[in-house]
Amino acid sequence: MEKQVKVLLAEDDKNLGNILKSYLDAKGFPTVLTPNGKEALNKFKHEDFDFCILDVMMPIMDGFTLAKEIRKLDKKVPFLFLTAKNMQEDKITGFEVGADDYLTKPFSMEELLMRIKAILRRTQAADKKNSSNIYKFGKYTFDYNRQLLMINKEQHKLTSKEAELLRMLCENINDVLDRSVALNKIWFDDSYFNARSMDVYITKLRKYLKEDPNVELINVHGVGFKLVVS
Amino acid sequence: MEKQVKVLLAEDDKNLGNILKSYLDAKGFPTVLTPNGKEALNKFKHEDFDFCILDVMMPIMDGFTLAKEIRKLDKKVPFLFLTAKNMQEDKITGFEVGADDYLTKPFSMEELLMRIKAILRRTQAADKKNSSNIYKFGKYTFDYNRQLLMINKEQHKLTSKEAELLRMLCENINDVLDRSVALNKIWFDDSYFNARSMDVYITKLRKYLKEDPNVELINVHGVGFKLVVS
DNA sequence: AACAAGTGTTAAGAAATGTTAAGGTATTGA
DNA sequence: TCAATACCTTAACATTTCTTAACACTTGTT
Repeated sequence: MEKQVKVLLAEDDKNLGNILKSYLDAKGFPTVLTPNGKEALNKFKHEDFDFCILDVMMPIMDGFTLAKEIRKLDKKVPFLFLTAKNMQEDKITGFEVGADDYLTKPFSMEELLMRIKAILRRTQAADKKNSSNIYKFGKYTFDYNRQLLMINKEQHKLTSKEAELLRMLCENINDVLDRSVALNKIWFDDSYFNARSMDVYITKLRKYLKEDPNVELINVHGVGFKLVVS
Repeated sequence: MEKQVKVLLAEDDKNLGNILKSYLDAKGFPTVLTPNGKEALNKFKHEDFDFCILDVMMPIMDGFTLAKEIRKLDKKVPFLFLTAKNMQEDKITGFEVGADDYLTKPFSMEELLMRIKAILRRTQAADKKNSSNIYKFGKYTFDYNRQLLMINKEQHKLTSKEAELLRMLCENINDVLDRSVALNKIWFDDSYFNARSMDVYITKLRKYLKEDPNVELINVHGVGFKLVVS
């Protein structure tokens, strides 16, 4: 389900570069290695990357300049800089491109991997926040953020619980949503009374959804419910 | 001119904890020491901290779980984890929470201090970029520092409480802002009457925000409010 | 068929929220 | 100093949301 993350690695030290590439490849991050900034920029222009690891000191074009150029092409892609031990901390932090992190040589591969994951978590979480959360099924459009269910330009306001439940059903459209899963997520506890409460909400949702006969909210006895669209 | 940096230190080893606290206090980082995760979380709810140093292995609530809970309350505060030497590298995927760094015991106090400063430089540099404290959403521009809400070149002056609340909502835009979190931060106490007072402010903000139909301030029953922009 | 457990539905009541206005308190300016 | 003002809290009442109870019906089992 997770999107593949492609890494661009700019490192002039062939030995280190190859080691890193092998390691990242093996860890599920397909990596393209380039020996200098100019080539890296060229690669970036012709291929999609989701992450950049840039050595600061490289011939022809250094890592910072490279980052600036890449930033012109892509406003979002994260940067992780590799710096020499003797480099001043302020030179890096003062840098304007928006470095997401940096690592001082020498470093362990595990540390590199962790930092990559940490950055991805941050940036992807930020992406998720801005996702519209709009679901379409049958004649309906459901806006989770605004808690609105729309059909034929008619808008119906949903309550928080209605919206939560409908969203979980939408996430599992045409597939069973487990009772206990929904209860634990929305009610934080799958007790008898909460289960009955959930049933009440199912009834409510069915009422709202009966405008389109192709949409059905059916029960799977002893398991849960599924939102079916035919 | 620099803002005071308050540190929350969660460390169950009383001896180490006290040494660190004295050291950090002396170095200009007023530190609150708590012996376990649960107490730490409690402190965090009732006091403002700018930095968290969390021991990973603690009774009652471990450092990672604690970090997750704190992250729910504060999307930005930096974490530095203290880990035992024998801990598996991959276990430190507590980086999933968005750890900014980690330190393996034993470590020197100087090293701790350097890491703290390094992280602060990064995060404060990032903050500075956004520190104009100007938020834009829908047709609105909200200047927190000047307590001004602007739309179509019209300016509306906000009171301090209005501004505080709107800022917290903006920090969590399209996401729920917990009632209790807002109350503890703005009213310093989440009692019944303060909650009612907050409701009054929500009504006021809604009035100011009704110029743009794409902006909505909706309630999540029993949880809090979210500022939604579509 | 008989039974238990699970579900469908409606309605009543409790809790939370929406809103307006009145009451305090501190601040400001004449 | 006094009054005007702005700000915040508290009160009061309206409305919404959620839970619980009640009873009918369905499903699966023996």
